[in-house]
Amino acid sequence: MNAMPIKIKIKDIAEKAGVSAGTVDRVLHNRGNVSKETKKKVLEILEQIHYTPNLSASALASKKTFVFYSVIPNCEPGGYWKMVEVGLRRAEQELSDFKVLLKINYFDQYDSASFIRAMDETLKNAPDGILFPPFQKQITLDYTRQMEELGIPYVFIDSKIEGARPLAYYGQDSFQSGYLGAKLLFTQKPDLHKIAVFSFFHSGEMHSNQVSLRMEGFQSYVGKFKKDCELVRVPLDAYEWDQNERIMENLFSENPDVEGAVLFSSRSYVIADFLEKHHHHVTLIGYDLLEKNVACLRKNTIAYLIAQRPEEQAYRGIKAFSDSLIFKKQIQPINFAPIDILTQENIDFYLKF
Amino acid sequence: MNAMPIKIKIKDIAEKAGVSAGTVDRVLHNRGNVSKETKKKVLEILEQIHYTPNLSASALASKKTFVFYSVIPNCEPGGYWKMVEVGLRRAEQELSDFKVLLKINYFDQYDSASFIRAMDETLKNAPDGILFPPFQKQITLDYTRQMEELGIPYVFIDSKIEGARPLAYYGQDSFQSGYLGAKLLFTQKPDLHKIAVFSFFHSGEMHSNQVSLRMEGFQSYVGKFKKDCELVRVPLDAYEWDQNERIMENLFSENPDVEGAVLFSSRSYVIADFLEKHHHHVTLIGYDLLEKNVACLRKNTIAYLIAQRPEEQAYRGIKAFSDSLIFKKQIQPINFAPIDILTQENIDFYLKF
DNA sequence: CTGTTAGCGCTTTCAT
DNA sequence: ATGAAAGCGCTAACAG
Repeated sequence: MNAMPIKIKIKDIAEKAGVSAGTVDRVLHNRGNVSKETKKKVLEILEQIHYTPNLSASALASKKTFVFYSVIPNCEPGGYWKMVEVGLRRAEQELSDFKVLLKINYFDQYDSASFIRAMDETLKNAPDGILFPPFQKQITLDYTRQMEELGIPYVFIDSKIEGARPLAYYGQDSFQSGYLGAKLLFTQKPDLHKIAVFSFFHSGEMHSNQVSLRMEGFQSYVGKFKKDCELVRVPLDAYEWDQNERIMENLFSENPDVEGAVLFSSRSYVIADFLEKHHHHVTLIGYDLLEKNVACLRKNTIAYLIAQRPEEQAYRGIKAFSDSLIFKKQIQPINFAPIDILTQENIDFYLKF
Repeated sequence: MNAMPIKIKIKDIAEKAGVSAGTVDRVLHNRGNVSKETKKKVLEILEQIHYTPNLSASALASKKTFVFYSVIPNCEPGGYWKMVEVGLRRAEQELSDFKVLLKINYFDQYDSASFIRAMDETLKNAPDGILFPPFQKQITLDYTRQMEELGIPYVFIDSKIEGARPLAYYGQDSFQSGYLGAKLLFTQKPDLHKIAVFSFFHSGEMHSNQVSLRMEGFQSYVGKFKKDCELVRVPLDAYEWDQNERIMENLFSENPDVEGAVLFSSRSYVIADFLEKHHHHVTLIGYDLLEKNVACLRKNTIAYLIAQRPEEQAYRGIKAFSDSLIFKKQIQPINFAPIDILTQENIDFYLKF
């Protein structure tokens, strides 16, 4: 009585077409060695009935193994890229019975030479797919061109660049996340008329598309609804901390009326810790769920964190390869991650689910 | 060079133990008919090596089919339970190669007799698992006791009740979502001193645990941080719309200083549409992503929507059964869904991902 | 109690 | 160009 609806199998198709299972398989996978007529006959039957292959059987019988590579920045524990790595590994785990292997090559995100090394190393292995964040536009475009020639599909995560043809993109709409950051800040403090906009620089730093787009979004909101509000840019050096402390002190003594602050890259806890000591009346908006950022959110030294599910992006990125290559599914090319709003009150549930 | 790491299989274990594959299979699945000694020997080897069964092969060979049932309220298009259904179907789809079947029995959430009918009907089929929202505590407890006697595992979604032993629970922490609702409302309007708290009643309506817990959370926030703020309860009838309009008019003429409003059940759009016409200065907080609520959010007649990923809850609920029964995984019993904050600015990305 | 055996549905090799 | 047949790792029925 609880009978499974009978699933149609290759053998059924073969019988209807008056051919053998092998032949059906050949047309299903375009493996050639089939005459025009038989192919047409099989295709016709395939049109009529709705065949869905048994993935278990397919995986079990298949000899082909897939090797996907991911090229990402070194992941410090608790850092942004660690979360990406978690998502990658989860995808690998889930696909392990489909003979999928994932290898990760790391680079230093402040050193483009290391990015190049990692990409070269990756390409040498002729993988079945490469997932990476497109860091420097020109360098990336060199590689995407190579991959296209080699027929290696690639997926962008984190941000995307024009002029490439990735299989898919998974990342945030950075402009909109900046826009939302502004909205949240003004919701908390509608009369704000001076905001400190922090940013980290470093001599060799690779250009982050993400950060400048968020800035644009933020400015767009201010230009639209809060024209009178002034944005004070505060460039800090990623490594010279003593100097930064001085810069920030100067900022606040020269602008005692700054009551809002934002940083578009992920290490907001640095700003939060400073503000906590000296200027705790300043409302700070931060991005990304670093462990240290979360601690600040809990203490309320960061008012809102805007997050983008890096783990999920990475997971889906790898699944895009398997869906496309193994399961022959159509892939949605542009996939914007949700822009999550985290506060003291909802952070725990977000992290645990 | 890209060789798969060799996966250990049953045959390997059998050889090491000096028994046959069949015997290993028997101990792996506790199917009896194995002597104490051989069982011990096999178990020892299993301790030493890390065996992960090939799920594809297992699924392919297994004759057992699983039938899970879900008992949920009738789903109107665009309604809350429709989203639950989507999650259920997605899980079924994904498990289809594992011979998993999902059946859904519906009931009228305003009629407990229909709930009882649906549950009875479900139990008659002796399913391998039942997923449902525990509506009326006493009725539900009758059924959970029956299921426990029959050895049928069950999963709660949406809310949970004490005194039952579900395999797992997937739902929101309702108290905290009410608490967050208050916080968001006051963030927008810190000086609020009168808030309209709407609620829907109906004669035969089944008691919603969810709604009262949200109310408690909301009150808790107010009691903690905004003691002077008054909450005006506004009970509305789920079906008598003309009457409701009058009630609301009265409310606002008697309390012109109400500038904030909240409804803890899902049809906030009803309130929003009313406010839009006559009192658009009132800030409204709503719950759950009904299509109509989303339309209001886009128009800004709802300031914030608080959402709980019903689709994901349902999906994971079904997966809990398969993980436990088929893949022999340990199941986390309590799973609170994230409490998502949605605004005009981030709703699109949330819906699309 | 235990080993052997016959598939599950599909892929792939080997004849033809 | 095609069919037949072996086998992927596991389960389950069958002998003993």
